[in-house]
Amino acid sequence: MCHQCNYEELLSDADLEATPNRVRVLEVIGNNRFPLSASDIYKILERSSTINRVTVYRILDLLVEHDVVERISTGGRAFYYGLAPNDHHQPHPHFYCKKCGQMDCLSPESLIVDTEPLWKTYPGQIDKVEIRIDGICKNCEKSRTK
Amino acid sequence: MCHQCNYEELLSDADLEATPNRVRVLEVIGNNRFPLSASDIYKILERSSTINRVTVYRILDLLVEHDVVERISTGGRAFYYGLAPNDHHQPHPHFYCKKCGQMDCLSPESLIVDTEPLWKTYPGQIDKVEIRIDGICKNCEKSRTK
DNA sequence: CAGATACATGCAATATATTTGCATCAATTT
DNA sequence: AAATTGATGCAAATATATTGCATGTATCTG
Repeated sequence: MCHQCNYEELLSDADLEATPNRVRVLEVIGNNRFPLSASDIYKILERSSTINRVTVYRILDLLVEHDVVERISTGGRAFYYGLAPNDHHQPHPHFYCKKCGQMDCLSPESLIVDTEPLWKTYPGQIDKVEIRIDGICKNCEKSRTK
Repeated sequence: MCHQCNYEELLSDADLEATPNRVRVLEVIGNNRFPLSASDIYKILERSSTINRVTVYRILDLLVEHDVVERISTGGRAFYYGLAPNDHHQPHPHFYCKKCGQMDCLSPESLIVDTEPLWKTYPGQIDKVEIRIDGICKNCEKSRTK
């Protein structure tokens, strides 16, 4: 949940017009405590008013391209989307539960990573370092022993 | 390329019968310097003798389940497969080029990561920590300026 | 203001990666 | 040799994402 972000501002800062659908998509992502799949986002948006699945995909692509939103890979088939790191959001690792498919945000300090050596030595262009922990979340562990 | 691994041994150590197809799949993965997609593996196998795409998927699932092979997510749609960490192979990060889709293995020391704090504090079950660098590889960077 | 332009959106069709159901084959046991 | 078990193949289904094209809507230009 982000109380510091003004979504229309985030859009205009990224040189994107704040169309109603873009704001809606960004709100859903920003107001959620953990990343969501395109399909999750679509379903949530449909509840308030109709929107096309393709429009959601296109807006997501656009937001990712403009670094407003971050595309996160999972241990599963679909991508998940969360707010991209910005002044109010530090980059952080995620936990993916292979049972229920839920993805959690871990605190930036939960893992100590020094990427310095890599940035210095890698010969190509580095865009992003993604760290994902895979396993089974507390909830699913519990229900398994039932 | 792995010269220390005996693939049939790897299979039997994992309680898997060393069927010809399993050995073939494992050889392709083990003999390659970087991870491959299911489709890459299928194409390589087809060159020597016929095999069904589904068989490749099923063998991959089996090998992943038995921790012989590691399933690695990319910045793209398909999974890639590499030898799972074992006595001869330390866990290490990967680099994914978003232009050509090639995935490289980075040295285990290229990034300094301390996962201790996480293992101590995370309430669920942790199976694996995956670290992926996304960007553009040297080759693609070059050809871009042409 | 009318027409032109540029995007944003929707709909249908398509692509891609993977999975499932079921039949068959091959090896092993009885 | 029959029965059992697991490995493989083939066709179809599924999940996710993308494309092409038509339509709508806002803004610009004269």
